[in-house]
Amino acid sequence: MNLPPLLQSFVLHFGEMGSRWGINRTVGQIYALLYASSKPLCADDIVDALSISRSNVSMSLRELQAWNLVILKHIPDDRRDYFTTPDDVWQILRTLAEERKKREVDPTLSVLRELLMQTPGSEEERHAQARLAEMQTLIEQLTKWYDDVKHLETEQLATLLNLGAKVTRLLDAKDRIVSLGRKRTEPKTS
Amino acid sequence: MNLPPLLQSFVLHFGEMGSRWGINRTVGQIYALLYASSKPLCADDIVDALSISRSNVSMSLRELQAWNLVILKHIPDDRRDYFTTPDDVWQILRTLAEERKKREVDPTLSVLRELLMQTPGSEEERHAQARLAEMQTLIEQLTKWYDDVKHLETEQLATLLNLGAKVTRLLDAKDRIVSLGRKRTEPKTS
DNA sequence: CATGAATTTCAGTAATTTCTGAAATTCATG
DNA sequence: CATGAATTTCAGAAATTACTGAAATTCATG
Repeated sequence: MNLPPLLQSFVLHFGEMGSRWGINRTVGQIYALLYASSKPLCADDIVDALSISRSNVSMSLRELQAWNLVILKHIPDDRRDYFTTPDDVWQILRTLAEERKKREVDPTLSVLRELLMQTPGSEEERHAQARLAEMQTLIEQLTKWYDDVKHLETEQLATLLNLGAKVTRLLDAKDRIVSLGRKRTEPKTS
Repeated sequence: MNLPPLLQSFVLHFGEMGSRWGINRTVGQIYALLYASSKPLCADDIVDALSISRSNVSMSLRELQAWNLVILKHIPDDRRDYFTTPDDVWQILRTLAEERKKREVDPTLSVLRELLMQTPGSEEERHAQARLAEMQTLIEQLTKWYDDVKHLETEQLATLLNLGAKVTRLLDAKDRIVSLGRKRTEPKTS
């Protein structure tokens, strides 16, 4: 590995973290390298930087493309593909969330739905279904929230984050104000 | 594997998903089994249900305990440990979030902090630092939100989720109302 | 403090995943 | 449509991770 020490530490750390996810070490390292580099890199740049085989780079880039985590650039009069990451870290986060949902949450939801269609053949199965239903409800609430929030612009997202738990207090405040305005004419809304 | 078919499908799916995370197949299966079972199971119950070796069960349960994902129960006049999961799925989610933060986010933040202390030795390093700083800012915003929200009771959490993106609209509404009340006497607050 | 049921540890093996180099493919260019 | 630079594929090797059975340990009980 042939990199400035700061970059090398970053790349190695991401390699480690990568294997703690489903992503493998090399893929994590390549991503970190692309993320922190000031310009797009081609496959051979990566080979040189990380000292891994050309074919490994090829497969790992393919993987990163499948995750939509990487942007393809071209340089005039150069046939090779050059790769970068999006500039906006929030956009990266959105993509990550979307892809992980697709790979982890959606399949689980569809298994849960399928199993909840079945007629339980025993008391044990009946109980299991009740538990699966609880899990399904939780996941559906979370994905509903996610679908709602994922379209927000970066700035609105930041607002929402900064608000955090204060939202519940804010909600109370608004209820009070609104019900004052209504002068107790209507029953409470959902 | 010796289980009612519904339970078996669930357990197998969780095994698959497990390996897509950092968690291994067996650990995922055991967790699913404990989650869906109507009563606590001891190690030998798990051996029978999943057809894996006693020692593997022992190590996997140890792993689940390290993740705080499992509750230990005892049965009178029985020396063996029995295991379950919490009843409340929200509590499970909280624990998962906490543990993943501890293992994935915190170490990354500390690496970022350390690398941002260093004096860049080149233009390339200077650029890398700028990128790491962006990542650090993002992660810190997210963890600040998380720290804020993690204490919420299940019901409040549900309220917050149901609100979703509407929060930003709500915020606008509140601002309007409040500034009306103030009758344009004060400059805007943060 | 000896017994033995229950559990854990651990060295070796099995299974899986990752990585490589060689061969095959792609595709712009003359 | 031949050439060759660039890339991809893929079978096997290397590395890592998961699993097992045997031995060691733990600990309530007599």
